[in-house]
Amino acid sequence: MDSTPVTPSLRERTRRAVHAEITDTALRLFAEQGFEATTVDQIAAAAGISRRSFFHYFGSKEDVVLGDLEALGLRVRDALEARPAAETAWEALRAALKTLQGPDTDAVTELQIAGMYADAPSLRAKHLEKHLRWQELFAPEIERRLGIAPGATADPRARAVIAAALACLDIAVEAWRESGGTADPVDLFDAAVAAVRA
Amino acid sequence: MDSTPVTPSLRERTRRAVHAEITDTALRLFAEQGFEATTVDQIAAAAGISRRSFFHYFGSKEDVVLGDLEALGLRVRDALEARPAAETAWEALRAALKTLQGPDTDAVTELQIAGMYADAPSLRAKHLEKHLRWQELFAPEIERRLGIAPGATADPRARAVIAAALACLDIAVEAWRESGGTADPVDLFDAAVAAVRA
DNA sequence: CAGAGTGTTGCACTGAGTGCAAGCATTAGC
DNA sequence: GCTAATGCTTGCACTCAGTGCAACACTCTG
Repeated sequence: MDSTPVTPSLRERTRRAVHAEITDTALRLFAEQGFEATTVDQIAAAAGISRRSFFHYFGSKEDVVLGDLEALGLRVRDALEARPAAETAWEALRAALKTLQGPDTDAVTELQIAGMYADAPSLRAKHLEKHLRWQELFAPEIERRLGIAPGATADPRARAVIAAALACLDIAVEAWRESGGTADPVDLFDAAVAAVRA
Repeated sequence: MDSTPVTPSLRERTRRAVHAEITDTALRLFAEQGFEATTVDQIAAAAGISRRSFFHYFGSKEDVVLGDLEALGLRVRDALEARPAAETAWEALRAALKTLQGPDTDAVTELQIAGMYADAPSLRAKHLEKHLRWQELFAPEIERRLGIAPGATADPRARAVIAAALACLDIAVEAWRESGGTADPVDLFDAAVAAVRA
């Protein structure tokens, strides 16, 4: 529990500041013009950096929107491992995925981002790609909960459960977006899961 | 039921021939050098056409590998609608998806293609994208089988069931590839589904 | 044989993404 | 406090995918 009174060095601070500046600028432009219609050059210019530097901060245009799904995945995995051993795979997944809905997430921004997914195929594609990596990330823990010997790489069961859960998540978010943000994402998720497992 | 003894016009025949030629050439190059390392220029040159013409036949490099997933989706949907009304959504989906494993599919080629997916993110991405469109395609029929009033766009249930089934399919194919083509895809699919619904 | 329709191609362009090397600021070592 | 290593920014040049356009060639029909 470090409350970090340590100043993280000028370099680190400016780096974070620039990162945030790019993100804000880009999301604004995306909201105004749409994701595809906005070029990296525009973002760089509006953020006051060079095009080359943009690609120093983000590997791709999509990454600005996706955020650090890598780190998020690790957090979910940790939450997953922290669940009581008595919980089933589905129960643990449900609880772990709920941590994604932290208090730090701003509903309006989230709704905007969800809207971008709807008309930017490349964005959806990269998002799904990341979920594939989550599959590998969560697999060991789910295998444990399913009582599968670890290392049975050809066993599809753990991956299937994870993939199904993530699919339900995506669909719940999409339905939430369609409802204009009024429906409860957790209820939608539970409804999706119930339909799958009925 | 037209068994088309009608010669489909020279134009159509050459078009098909060129299409096939490009596909064969491209798959050979992909197998030799890998998908990403092969450029469209190389394919065009090897197939004896111009780069520009390549994009007349295929919308993207990925499309050569993916084939016509659009048409395939329609076929699966038709198979889905043809299933007895008494079948549950899952039963109907299982049967409809089995039609994908026709006698026309060559195991060696399939194995090669499955291998390409493994190390070409853009390929996986486009594949997943197509499955999203299948979701919309199958949704009406699945809604019917789930007893959901059609047009309830915000209802996540039908989409969830379809997404889960397609996820199980992809995972079964992937596990089949990992087994070197020895395992039975249908068994793997059933195992995946059973794990999800247990 | 003339003209409509369709296919092929070259050309020029946009836009994403990368490797490299030079210049500048920060940081750390003495 | 000076110096040297480190790292950030930037411009430049490049590759590759994909698209719009216009010229040309081929085939089919009247």
